[in-house]
Amino acid sequence: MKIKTQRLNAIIQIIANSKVGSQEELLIMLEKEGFSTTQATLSRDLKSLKVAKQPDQDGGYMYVLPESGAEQAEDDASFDEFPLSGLVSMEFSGNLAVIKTRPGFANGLGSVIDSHGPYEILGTIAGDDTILIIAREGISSDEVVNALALFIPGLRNKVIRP
Amino acid sequence: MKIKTQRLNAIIQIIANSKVGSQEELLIMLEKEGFSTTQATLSRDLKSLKVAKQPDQDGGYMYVLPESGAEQAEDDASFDEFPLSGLVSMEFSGNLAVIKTRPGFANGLGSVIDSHGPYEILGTIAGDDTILIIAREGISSDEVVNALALFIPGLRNKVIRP
DNA sequence: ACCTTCCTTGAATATTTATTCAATGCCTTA
DNA sequence: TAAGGCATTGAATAAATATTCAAGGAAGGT
Repeated sequence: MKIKTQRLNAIIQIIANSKVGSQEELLIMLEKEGFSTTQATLSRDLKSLKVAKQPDQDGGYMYVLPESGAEQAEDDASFDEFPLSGLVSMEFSGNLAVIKTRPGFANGLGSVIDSHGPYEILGTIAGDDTILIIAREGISSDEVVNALALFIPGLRNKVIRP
Repeated sequence: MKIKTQRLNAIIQIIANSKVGSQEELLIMLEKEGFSTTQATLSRDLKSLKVAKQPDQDGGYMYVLPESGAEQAEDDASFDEFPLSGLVSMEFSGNLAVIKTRPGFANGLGSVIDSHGPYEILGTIAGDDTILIIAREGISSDEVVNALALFIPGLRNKVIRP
């Protein structure tokens, strides 16, 4: 797994789970997780993740993931854009997919996937904030996304491509 | 009417109707509308309006209004069909509220509520499919709903009134 | 191997945004 | 009326963020 992808993931996790007010702050948190980088890179990372900086209730600022902050200004109400809680990211490795959720959501979302039981998916295992999805042999990552997107609105926006 | 209020309104209109990439840009647009001010004031205005700066699709940045269109999105039918947050219902009894979720979702949704920590809510306890919400004294059920609806799309549709 | 080309990055810098500070005007109350 | 307290603002500045530029590294081709 590429270091950049790991870092992007860590950034998503950090922003999803705690309040970050500046890139310097994020830098420090990433250091604690073992990522060493610079503000310049964070600026680029946040841009590519479409993370927005928003005034908060306490007179400060906080970074928000594109789902919960505001909807993208696509004039047509594409149902992919609905801000839904829980889903954080989805990534692939071979015929495996890993979905990251907000803490506590993995089981709920996992059972939703199980109950739909798409053909493309052999099975799932859910922890607290992570769901492992085992795809059937010969099924591409695109096909997995398509199958899940049928009943998980907003999923496509969360897929991180290598 | 106060000049500041007029200006704030104009800012909202401009951001709602066109793409603004920087405060300098906004400054120019406001000049055209007859408002003369400085970047310092815009920074304060945007902060008070909770306007966020978000990376856009074209490699630039744009300001977005907070939770604009949240109500529009809410009455879309697909929300009821795909309750990804697991939300099932919400009911009140005195200063308590009980949220029912699909199995496994209560903890996730509960921690979302906790992390937002709205003033109106004293605390929450989550089981597997039930969240108990304790409201602050003197807070009405409507106020609780309003506070939660800020970050739980579709909540209003799930509230069961006596 | 060598040479591209593309991707990623840090340092420095440019740009943008937030805040400090002082000044002004507008209330209210004495 | 005067005096005190807010609210608002612009200029200057501080702070934060974005981009430029050059350098390394990986992947692929010859």
